[in-house]
Amino acid sequence: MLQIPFLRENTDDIIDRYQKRGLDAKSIVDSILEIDDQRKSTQSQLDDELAEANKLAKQIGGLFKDGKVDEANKLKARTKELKESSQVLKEKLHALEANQIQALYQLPNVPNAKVPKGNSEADNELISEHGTSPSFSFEPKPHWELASEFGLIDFELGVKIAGAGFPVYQGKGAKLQRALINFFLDEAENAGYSEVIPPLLVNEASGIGTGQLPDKEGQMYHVTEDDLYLIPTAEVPITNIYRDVILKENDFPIKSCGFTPCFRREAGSYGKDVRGLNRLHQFDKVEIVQIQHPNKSYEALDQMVNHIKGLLDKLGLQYRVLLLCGGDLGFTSAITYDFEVYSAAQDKWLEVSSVSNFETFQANRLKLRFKNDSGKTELAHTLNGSALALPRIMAALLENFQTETGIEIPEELHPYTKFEKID
RNA sequence: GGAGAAAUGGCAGAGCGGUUGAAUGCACCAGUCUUGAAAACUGGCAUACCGCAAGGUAUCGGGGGUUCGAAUCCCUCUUUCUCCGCCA
Repeated sequence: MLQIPFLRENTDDIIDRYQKRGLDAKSIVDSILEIDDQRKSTQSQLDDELAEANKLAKQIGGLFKDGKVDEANKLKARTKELKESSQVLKEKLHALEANQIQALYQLPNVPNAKVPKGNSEADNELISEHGTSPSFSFEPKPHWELASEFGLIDFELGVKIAGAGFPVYQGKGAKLQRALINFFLDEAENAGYSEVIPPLLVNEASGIGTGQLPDKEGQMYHVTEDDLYLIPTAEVPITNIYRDVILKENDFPIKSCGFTPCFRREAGSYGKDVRGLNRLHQFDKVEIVQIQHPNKSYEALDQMVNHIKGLLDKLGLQYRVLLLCGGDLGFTSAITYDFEVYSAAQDKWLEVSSVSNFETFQANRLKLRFKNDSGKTELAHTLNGSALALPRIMAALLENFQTETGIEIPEELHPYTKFEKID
């Protein structure tokens, strides 16, 4: 959510930058500012009336004490008037505030200057490519075939228990999954992130805080009986730890990581692209989150990007880094780098990580602030990234490291899996 | 799920209808004293909105009500604690 003063002072620039998202925001921005003018004047009218009423109440109190009941009663007549008119103003103010917040909720974050203009993933900018494609002396199999052949993942069993998109990991499949989780968590800890295990269900306020609500309500599983949402990513509960918090300047940087399952309804996506592990309703992910000083957040973003490169390098996977264009950028993000690993058997790139700087967009919703040098409270910056999402990493490992006799486990994982090969 | 009690500033904890945004203590910050530190003393120390400022308004878990006036009374929701029930 953008701040009104920012919107007011940079109106043209903001509208211009929204063009990158293919969004014509002029009318909505104008209307927000118009509502704000009304809000201010209503507020000060109301304040004046309340000030008068407060003053009268004190006078009346004094008169009663002195036994001057008649005079007191005269003043009461005026307070009654004030009460009625201030009630009207209060209602007007509440309505204006509600309109304003509704309008603000509709505005996505303003893209950073580096973000390329574009409508779809075709316009994303390729930043770098790493590693080399595996070569095979045989026809490589897609991961769903390998998973079934070696008894690693049973998709049909998941259908029986829950439904499509809820795989059951078994045997070495389960162990490899757990090994990856522990590997990612250890790497995050080595990079200075402290681990948390947050709730997997969150309330409405948390969903609003990180920006999943009110917009993307349909993407989350909603437990209506208790009005709780299953988390679509650990970003939600971990970032919300800092909702309504005022930090000290030397608290920065706050670096948290956590492993959680993630739940996504993925309404409307079916077909070949979602085969096997490519798209699931429940999947595991290790997330890294940073809360940073506004001056340091882009440094932190680079640091996070490098952390993820390090993970993929250690696993020996071929990958590329993309800078998302405006049209592909998430609602709450100012800038996002996507990481994709190459899947040999499917001959396509699979997204395994998304690293974003939200600048003050989430912080404003979260009321996540800090006291700056001059003692004023200021919004912090929030960032997060997947480090990493498990299913597509698993898919890439199976597909890229398959041999005629089995699947070779990358050396870095041996201490975690305690086996070196799946056969 | 049933019964009872409670919710006040960073923390502890007064106030229970009238200049109370809120006593007091602790913590924290600045200063005095000191060779330095501690102690002592002095001052400062919530958030938001409006305003150039002076200042004004709102907030004592959330929402609503009574009253000229509410942290204080009433209703309601939420949360916490105690007891009972159920339970990994």
